[in-house]
Amino acid sequence: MNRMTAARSPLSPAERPRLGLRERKKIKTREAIRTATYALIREQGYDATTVEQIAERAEVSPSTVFRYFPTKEDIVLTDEYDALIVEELRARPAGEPWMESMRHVMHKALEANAGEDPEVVRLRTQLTVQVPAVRSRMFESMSETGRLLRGALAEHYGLDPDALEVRVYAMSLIGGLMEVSMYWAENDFGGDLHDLMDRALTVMDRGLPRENR
Amino acid sequence: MNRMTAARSPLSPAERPRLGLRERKKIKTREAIRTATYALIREQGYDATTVEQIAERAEVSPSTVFRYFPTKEDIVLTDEYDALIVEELRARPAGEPWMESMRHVMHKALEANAGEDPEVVRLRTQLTVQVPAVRSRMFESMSETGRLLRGALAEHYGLDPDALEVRVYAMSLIGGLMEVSMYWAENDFGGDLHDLMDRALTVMDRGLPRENR
DNA sequence: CATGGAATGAGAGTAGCTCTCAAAATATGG
DNA sequence: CCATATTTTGAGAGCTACTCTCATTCCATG
Repeated sequence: MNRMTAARSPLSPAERPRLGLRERKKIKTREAIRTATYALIREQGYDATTVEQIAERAEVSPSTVFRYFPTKEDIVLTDEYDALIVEELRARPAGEPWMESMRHVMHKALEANAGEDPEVVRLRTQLTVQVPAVRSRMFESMSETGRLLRGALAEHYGLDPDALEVRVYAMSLIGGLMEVSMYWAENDFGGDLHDLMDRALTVMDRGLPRENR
Repeated sequence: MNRMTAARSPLSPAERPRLGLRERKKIKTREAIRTATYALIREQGYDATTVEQIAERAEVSPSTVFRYFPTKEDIVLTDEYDALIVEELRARPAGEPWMESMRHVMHKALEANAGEDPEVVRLRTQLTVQVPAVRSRMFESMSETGRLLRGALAEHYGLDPDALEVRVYAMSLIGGLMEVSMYWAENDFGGDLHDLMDRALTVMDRGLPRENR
């Protein structure tokens, strides 16, 4: 729960164990499970990979796998961007037009994304396109993101986060953004994600390119 | 499906077997499974209801249940609105602004919805809010709807259905519409769905109510 | 009424996931 | 450095959704 206790005290001279042995092991285990999973999926595909196999390769028991990840799908999906998004959004100047803020924030998120192993990012994205269970889980987490987003949005504009309009607006944004990643994967990860994102945001801001409406 | 066929003519002499006995039995079985499921869920909740119980009450074997519905979630989710939506959309005049068409079409869909048993509609919607598995399945089917929608949209405007902009626009619409149903359920099914839908479409068309942006 | 094809039931099997309990590892106080 | 408290782990039993196979029953058709 709180690792602060350990981090606070002197310790600076050696400063080696900023985290206790226990905590470090937990992180290692978590990563071992993840990498084992990615490797196995690359070798055999998602469905053919059982949790037992994952456990074996990660050198833990199946029980432990489920202790670290509630479901098999959760092993492949990271999703630590939500916090980042909200944080960055809050950091934007108050008067700034919403879509401008969104643009900045999404680019920040993409930069964070670029920090990860590209192979893994691609595999993960591909799985969200190909494997229904993974895609489902992703939708699920996107709808949580939607909730956060509408909170930020309401704050930004001083609106009620539970108002229909705010909710619809936020969720509609999420839907559009999700499609960007699908598009990217389905088109063999071609094109710059930053460009795609920009185009998507433009559409959602101003509607379809030209003509009618 | 359509129970109309059975209800319409009370066995007029000549045209008794418009459907063979086999077909009629299949329809009956399908409905028996559905009603058994709804009843059990109302009594015990979704998770507590097993497929075995459903089979027992519907007086079929568990195997048969899975022969009729690929997953437990599919038993509760109908979703035959997609076809209707696309069809109605195609029937709208060519020059009509897109959002206007959408408005008409969605209202048509709501009317069809009103034709169903309100109890069932509510239970189903409620499940999509409360039960993750059901919600997932619903997201899944919504993304299929998105695909249909972007086809219709592309046709309507003469655009490429696989273009990023079209895809994003369609999916963003879907996201917003989905949120309407969530909102409705979370607010105890209060308010007129037609109104809610109108407000949602307005937001997605013109952005948030007033001020900034 | 006989024959062919479809729907069903019975049963075995798999995999994801939960729960329990005892053993092992680690932190903490003396 | 040892004893004790706490946390983490492994082993295993158990449940349920879901798949597959095969024999049986049921309906259609000539």
